Amino acid sequence: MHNGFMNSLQTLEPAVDAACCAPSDTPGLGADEAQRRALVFKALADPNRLRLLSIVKAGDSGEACVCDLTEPLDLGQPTVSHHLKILVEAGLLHREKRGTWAYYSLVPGALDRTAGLLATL
Amino acid sequence: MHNGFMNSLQTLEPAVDAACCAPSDTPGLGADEAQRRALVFKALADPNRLRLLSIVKAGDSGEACVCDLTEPLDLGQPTVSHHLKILVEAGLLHREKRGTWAYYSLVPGALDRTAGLLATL
DNA sequence: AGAAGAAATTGATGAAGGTCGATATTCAAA
DNA sequence: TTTGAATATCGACCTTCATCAATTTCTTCT
Repeated sequence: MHNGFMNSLQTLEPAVDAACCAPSDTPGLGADEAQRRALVFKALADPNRLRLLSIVKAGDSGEACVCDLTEPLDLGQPTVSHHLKILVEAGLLHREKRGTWAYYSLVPGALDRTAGLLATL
Repeated sequence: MHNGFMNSLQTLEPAVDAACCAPSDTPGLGADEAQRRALVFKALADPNRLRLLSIVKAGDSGEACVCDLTEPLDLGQPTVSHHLKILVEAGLLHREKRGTWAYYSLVPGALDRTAGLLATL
């Protein structure tokens, strides 16, 4: 089971250079590339997820566990886990389980690469 | 009628500096700022809207009318108009009506400012 | 004024998304 | 092995959203 479309940011070739083979007569982004990029922006299109990224980034150690994130957002634990999963699948967060706790940290360069997606539209 | 929350990108002060008055004890982005930024990313969270931006940007004159955008996306005219409206309200596109046609163009610097929203999380 | 064309709006419909409660899983300690 | 704690998954509910067909608005041409 499970549709496998994780790590949306991993595939980071020039991408817009897909025009090398003229896959379609459409100018600009192809439908496939557009959908891949939209996945990343979809992950950013929620206030609570933006706050999650912000808190993780602001943390002293660069990481935070779910228990640290549940309270400041005033959300239930399942909801926070759900949001974190989306951010991980988008390639923005990294998850590392140590003992009973799960520590989330920013994927190095992920935000910069996402910003790059806008420059190469 | 009509809820008035347009031009999400117009309000571009330091923003994260809203922490000057300690509105809450929450670290990172405040709930209000997060929601404002999420509006912009919501506008980018659709493949067809990304393609619209791309086509407008790639255009020789830097602008495109609805009739030019309907065909390459394989969408109906009302749907394209709907997407364009969302992009305008997000502060990414500018609309100028000349005669019967409506010409859309990128708001100068809007994409760069959006990229900046990621850097200042 | 009337007709034609381009774009926006409206209303409806089906899909996707956010949230929660309950439950399952996983690991550590006793 | 059993207990407890932290996190993930599941199922359901409600909202938001993308899309289309039909209509309206606005402008230009005759």
